[in-house]
Amino acid sequence: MSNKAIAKQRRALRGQRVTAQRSLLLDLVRQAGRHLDADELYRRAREREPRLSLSTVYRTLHLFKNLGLIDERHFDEEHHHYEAKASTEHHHLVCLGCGNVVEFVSPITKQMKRDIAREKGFKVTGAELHLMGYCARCYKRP
Amino acid sequence: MSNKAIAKQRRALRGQRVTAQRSLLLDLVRQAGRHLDADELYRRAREREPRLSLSTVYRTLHLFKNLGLIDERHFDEEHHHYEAKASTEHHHLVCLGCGNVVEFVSPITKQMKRDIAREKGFKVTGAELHLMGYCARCYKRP
DNA sequence: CTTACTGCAAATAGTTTGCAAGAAG
DNA sequence: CTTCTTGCAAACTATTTGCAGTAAG
Repeated sequence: MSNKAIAKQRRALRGQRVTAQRSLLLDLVRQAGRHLDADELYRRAREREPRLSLSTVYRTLHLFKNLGLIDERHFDEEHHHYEAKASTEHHHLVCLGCGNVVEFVSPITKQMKRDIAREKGFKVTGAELHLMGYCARCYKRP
Repeated sequence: MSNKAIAKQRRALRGQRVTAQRSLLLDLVRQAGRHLDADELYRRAREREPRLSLSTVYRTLHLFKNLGLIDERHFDEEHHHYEAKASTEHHHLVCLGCGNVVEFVSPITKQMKRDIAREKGFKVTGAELHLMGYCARCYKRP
């Protein structure tokens, strides 16, 4: 890896040690076009570093979450999904048929956050909106 | 229990057998002012029926969910929460400090659902919106 | 009576932790 | 060198399942 890339990761990890495992996992999460769960990330990571353990994946995901590098999503399943922190707030549309997840942006949530914050006396720091339904294909053949 | 109440439950359970366990659990979910997880429901149920098992709680929650009697919520935790199906769609505001959950209604989601459905070709059947943040008390003393 | 439902114990899935060995700084 | 991180195995938590007994219809 280039010196520049290492320096960039060092910045992202803010003082935490830059290990081969953390570098790899951060790259994979950022490159992944979609939401990964721990196991999927583990499988991808082992293609490049077969000795990497699942515990390390979990520990590293916690670390990234605490550093604010990734977001944790709670879909309709038993486990969490993660994605690299997005530059713009976006939300998710989940197909109950095929499980596919589509992202979308909506300016409406900003206004809603403001309204609710005032109404309930909350300091709102984040929003997670899931719309559930059926994509065009699954809707036709139920 | 009155005949009327039993008839009402028979209707809710739509052909499934009306057992003492199901009656009790349905009552408890409906009476609970807040969102219960399986274990909390189990503890409450055992006060009245000490022999009731946790497996029955899980099996019954699945049943209720399939019958559309309850909604399943996915908060920032490892397990699900359940609440009796609400007459009006409402959403949740979660305090990251004390874990308290406040419900709110917002007409905005209706419009958003329509827009997104058209834009992405989805048939949207449900929405789950969580706002995360800090309540007035937790915000003052972080 | 027949078949669905339950309790129990054992199995499973996802995640966490203790500890000795290894690597970052 | 010192301290943080890792891999491994074992522990743990939430949930599911097999099965024989029990009860609803």
